[in-house]
Amino acid sequence: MAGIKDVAERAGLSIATVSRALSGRGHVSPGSRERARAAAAELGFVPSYQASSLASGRTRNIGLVVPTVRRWYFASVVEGVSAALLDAGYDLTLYNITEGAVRRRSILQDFLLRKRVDAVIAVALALTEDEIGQMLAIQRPLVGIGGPLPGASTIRIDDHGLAETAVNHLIRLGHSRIAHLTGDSVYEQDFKIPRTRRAGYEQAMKAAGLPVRRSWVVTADFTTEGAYAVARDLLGGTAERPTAVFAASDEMAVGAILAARDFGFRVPEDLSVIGMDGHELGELFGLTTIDQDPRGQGALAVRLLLEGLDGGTDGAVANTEYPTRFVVRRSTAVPPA
Amino acid sequence: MAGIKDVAERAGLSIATVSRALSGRGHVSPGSRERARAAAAELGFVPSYQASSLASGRTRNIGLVVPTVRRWYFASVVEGVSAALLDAGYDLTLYNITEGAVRRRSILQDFLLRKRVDAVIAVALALTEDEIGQMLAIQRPLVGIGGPLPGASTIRIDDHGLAETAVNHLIRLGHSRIAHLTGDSVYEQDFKIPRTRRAGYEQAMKAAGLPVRRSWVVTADFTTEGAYAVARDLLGGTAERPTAVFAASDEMAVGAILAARDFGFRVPEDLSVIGMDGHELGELFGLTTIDQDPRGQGALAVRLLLEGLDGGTDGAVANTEYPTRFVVRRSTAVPPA
DNA sequence: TTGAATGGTGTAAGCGCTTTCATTAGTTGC
DNA sequence: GCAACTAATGAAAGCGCTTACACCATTCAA
Repeated sequence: MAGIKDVAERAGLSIATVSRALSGRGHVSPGSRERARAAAAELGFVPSYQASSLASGRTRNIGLVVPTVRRWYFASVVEGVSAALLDAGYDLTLYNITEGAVRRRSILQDFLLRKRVDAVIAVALALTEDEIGQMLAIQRPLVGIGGPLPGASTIRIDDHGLAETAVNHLIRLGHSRIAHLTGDSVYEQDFKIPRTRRAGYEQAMKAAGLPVRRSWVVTADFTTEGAYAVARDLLGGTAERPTAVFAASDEMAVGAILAARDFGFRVPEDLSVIGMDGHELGELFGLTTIDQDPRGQGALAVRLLLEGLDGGTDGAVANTEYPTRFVVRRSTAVPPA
Repeated sequence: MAGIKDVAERAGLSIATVSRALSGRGHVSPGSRERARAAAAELGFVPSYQASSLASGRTRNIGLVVPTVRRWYFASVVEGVSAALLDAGYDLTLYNITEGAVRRRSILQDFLLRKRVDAVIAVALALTEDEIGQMLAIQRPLVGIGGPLPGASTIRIDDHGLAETAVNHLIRLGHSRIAHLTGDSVYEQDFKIPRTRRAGYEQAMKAAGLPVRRSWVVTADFTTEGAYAVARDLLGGTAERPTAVFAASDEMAVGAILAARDFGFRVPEDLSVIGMDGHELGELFGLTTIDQDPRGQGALAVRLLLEGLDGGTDGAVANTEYPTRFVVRRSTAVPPA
């Protein structure tokens, strides 16, 4: 494996000049630069990350913490982040902390703190004050996507307001019996979004003078199959049925639509369904939803981070609200007579 | 940020002893070990990855290369790999090379070769001989999941044989008009699995003396919505319809089921559908499938890799066939009379 | 013309660890 | 009792880069 020393010898330059030529920092004459490049190419030289990180303090590596990659939203954010980082020549270290608290502590402490990353992106993660403090103390930029992160920069959508918008859409169509499909407690732990959307739902209902029935606020695990199961209970019982469902994610909305179909309910004639996210599958089901472009959010997070890293203007905590699109399709209509 | 030197001072030991105590390598008296640990804990010392990597040559970091994280199969592998690595105290660097060839070259060359990772796991990626050569030349273990990787260890399922099994299941039920939903050319590039499954389909058809109609072998992008669109064409035309569909993935099988439902075809009475993968959603649709547990495959890949890394028995190329389960549910039955 | 920038280069001092080697103390075998 | 080990430790030499500093050669403003 060729080292920078070999390149320097071959190019007839000092190690320092080669380093400057290849990294673009400092002054190097065009001729030297060319010779350094040529020598590096001939030898197949690629600088060692650990050596250059150790010497410079920059790792060109970003940590991405997600609760899972198996939900559309998270996978999309990961792809957005990944593509943006690749373009910028950064690596991505993925921390998938599905399994809860124990693992999570060790990740934050052992991994993120080990100076292995230049910055951290945390997706929909409710960190404790302590944890945020640790992150900030270490002088690494931290940006949160889709969740509050006091003290750090965030990119988020107005979950509360958008939930209200969704519910108001149903109310304006004439619905009053509106159920809500939200996340369950397992998710709540790391992940405050369902709670916020639910609050928006309740607020919109109350504002319209509509009752929030406990039995119409049902929880699932954010999967289609989980939502399907609870939607069957919701729609199949003998109790009074809702005429509309606001699901906290498109994947759950699809579960609700499938459950409705199973009972012979037509969507939207017998039941309106509205989701949230912008899942590609929504098109197939004609799902009315709020598109939040998580891929774009991931890309934006990277852009903000790298700007701060390169520009040195870190510490500038910014809370960016990411634009969303309200997509009206065929799954919402006036309630049955 | 406390360094090992601070720990050494506090513990009244030399740097060398602290390093040995904390890493577990070499001989250290129980007393010294305890003092080192205590001092490290008090100072919140965490060793620098780059420094220890540079000095030791070990990075405790594994590279994972996937074509996407937005398909269930890949996301599941990622979770399996991630969990296993976290348990082992390794980091995971994710290379999501969705965008094709250009990006891919730069990843392989600039990233993987930069000694940043101890080993690489490539999922369903058809690397060229050159690329594999580069990887092996660098003396880093390489394991492939779900695809051939000549010269490297692999974990795979018998895609060809399992496709035959799936088709034979349909044939034994009495089907002769069997369509196949496979991946399209965009995917084929990186990713040979669809081709292999298709070959298995054709082989089973031929073995049973059944014709393989070109118009019944349709391609989609491996998504549910993509499969739905082509399945509509397949089922909605005026041409003779198949009585069964073998989809190369569960996500596509679900698309086929939804398309069938749209036309009022019942599954399985009017159309049998069989998938492949073991997606959780399959249960909801009563989908007959072949469960290949990608999460487990990811975990196994890590185990094999770490064994080789720790044991030093690298170079041992092993081709492991991962066990699968044939799951018969409600989506397959005898063809309509 | 002179002092101050600025450009281009090399020397060498680290970055924060791991590990070899040397040294001393403690064990064991016969 | 002495050679031959093993255990425990520290000093110091790197690992392969980056960069502060020093130096000389230009260029430029005044």
